[in-house]
Amino acid sequence: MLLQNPTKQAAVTTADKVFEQLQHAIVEGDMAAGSKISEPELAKHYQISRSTLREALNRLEKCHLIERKANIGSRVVDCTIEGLLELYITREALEGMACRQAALNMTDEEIVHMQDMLAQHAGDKALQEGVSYYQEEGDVDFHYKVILGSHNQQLINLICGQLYHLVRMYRCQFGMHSPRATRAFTEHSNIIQAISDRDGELAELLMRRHIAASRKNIENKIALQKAEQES
Amino acid sequence: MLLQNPTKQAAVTTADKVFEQLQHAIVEGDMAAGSKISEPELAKHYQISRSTLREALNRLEKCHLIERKANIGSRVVDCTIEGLLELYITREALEGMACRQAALNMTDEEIVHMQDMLAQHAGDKALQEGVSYYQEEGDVDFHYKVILGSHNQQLINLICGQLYHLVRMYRCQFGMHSPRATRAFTEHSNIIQAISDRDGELAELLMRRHIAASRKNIENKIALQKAEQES
DNA sequence: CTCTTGTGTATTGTCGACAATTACCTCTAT
DNA sequence: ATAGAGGTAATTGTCGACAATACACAAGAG
Repeated sequence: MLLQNPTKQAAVTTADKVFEQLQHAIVEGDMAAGSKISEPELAKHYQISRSTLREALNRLEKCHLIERKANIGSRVVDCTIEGLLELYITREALEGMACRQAALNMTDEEIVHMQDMLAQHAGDKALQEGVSYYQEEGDVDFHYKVILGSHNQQLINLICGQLYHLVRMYRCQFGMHSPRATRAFTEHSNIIQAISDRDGELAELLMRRHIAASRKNIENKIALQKAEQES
Repeated sequence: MLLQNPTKQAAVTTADKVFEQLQHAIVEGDMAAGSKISEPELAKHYQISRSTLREALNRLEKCHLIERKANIGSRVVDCTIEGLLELYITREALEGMACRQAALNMTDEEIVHMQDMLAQHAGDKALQEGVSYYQEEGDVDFHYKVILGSHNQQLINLICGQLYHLVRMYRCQFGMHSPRATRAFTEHSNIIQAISDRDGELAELLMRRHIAASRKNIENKIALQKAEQES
C-alpha cells in the first residue's frame, strides 16, 4: 500500500529552472513579444532536450506568457493595448473580490503586519521621493499581501500564479512606472483601513477603484499618444 | 524567411483526444477525486506513450483538474466543500465583471439571440417542469453566452477555459441539480433585461446576486446535512 | 517498542530518434 | 506577372529507453 507524504514539498527539476529563466526572459522583453519560439533552437541554447523544454513551455502557457498551436508552434504573447486593458478589468474583478475576502478572513496578525509594511513604505517614500521603489516593490507587495489575505486558494492561484506574470510583462514592455505613487499610497492606506474595519464591501469597492484608476490612467496616456501622433 | 500563417486553426492531436477523454472521466467521477494517477498505467490503458500522456496531463493541470508535484506525481483534485464555495466566490467576481462588460460590448444581434434562447428555455421549462433540462443545458448556455458577450478574451479564457471544467466536476460529484430552476429563470430574464438596457452596473449586480444565491443555497444544504448528521 | 538506516522496487524526469505535419521554394499554366 | 500545384526542408508530435528520485519494507540501534 502506498502511503505517500501528502504535504511533501516539490523538488526543483531542470524544467523548473528553465521555466524560470524563460519567464524572466519573456517578462523583461529579452524574448520579443509576439515572436515565434523555435524548440530546437531554445533546447540547444539551454543545453537541454526538447522534452524538457516542452515541459517548461507548458508551464509558460499556463501563465499565458506563450500561446501554442498544435503542429504549428509556440509564440510569445504580444502585448497589445486591448490586452492590457482586458488584464486590468480582470484584475479589478478578481482583486476586488480578494480584497473583500481579505477583510473577512485575514487574521489580526496579518492585518498588523500589513499596516507595518505600509508604514515602512511611507518612510521609504518620503525618504527618496519613492517613485520607483514604491511602484516596483511596494505596490506588488501590497497587492500580494491582500490577495494572500483572502485565504481563498482559488483566487490566490488565479491571480498570483497566472495573472501577475502577465502584469509584470506589460509593466516591463510598456515601461510603466506611473506617476501615481503618492496617490496610490493614499489609496492603499484607505484599503487597509477598510480591511481592519472588517468592512468587506468598502474594501472591495476601494480596491476596484484603485485598479480602475490605474486603468484609466493608462487609457488617458494612450489617448494622449494617439493625439500626438495624429497632429 | 519564415512567414507562417498567423490565423491558422490548430489541428487535433492524440494528446488532445486523450485529454478530452480524461477530462470527461474526471468530471464525471470515473476517476475518483483525490486519487493518485499512475502514468504507466494510464498510458497503457489509452495505448499511448508516456510522453503523450504527460502532454494530456499538462492540459488537465491547466484546468485545475489535477495537481502535480515534481518527482511525486499527479492526483485528481479532491472536491471539498471549501473548494466549492471558493469556486463560487471566484465565479461571482469573474462572471459579474463579464456580465458588466457584456452589457457594454454585446452587439444588438447577440442580445436578440440571447433573448430568443431564453424564450425557448421558457417553453421547454413550461413543457416538462424543466428542472433537469434547464439546469443542465440552459443554465450553462446562458452563462456561456454572457461570458462570450463580454468580448474580453482574458475573462473568456479564464472562465470558459479553466473554471467551468471544475464547475462541471463539482456539479457531477455532488449531484447538484438544484431546485432553483424557476427562480434562476427569473434571474436570468432580469439579467438579460439589464444587458439590453446597456446597464452594466445593474447587470453585474444581478449576476453576482444570481451566483451568490446559488452559493448560499449550497451553504444552507450543507448546514442542513451537518445538522442531520449530528442529530 | 520506537525510531533510524539501508536496500530493492516502482515512479517520475530526461534524453535522443523517428513519424507526421507544416512552411517555404520552385515550376508551370493562365 | 500572378496564382496555384508539387516537392523539399524544417518543425512539431510521438515513441521507447535510461537516469534520478521517491516509496515501501526490512533490519538494526537506542
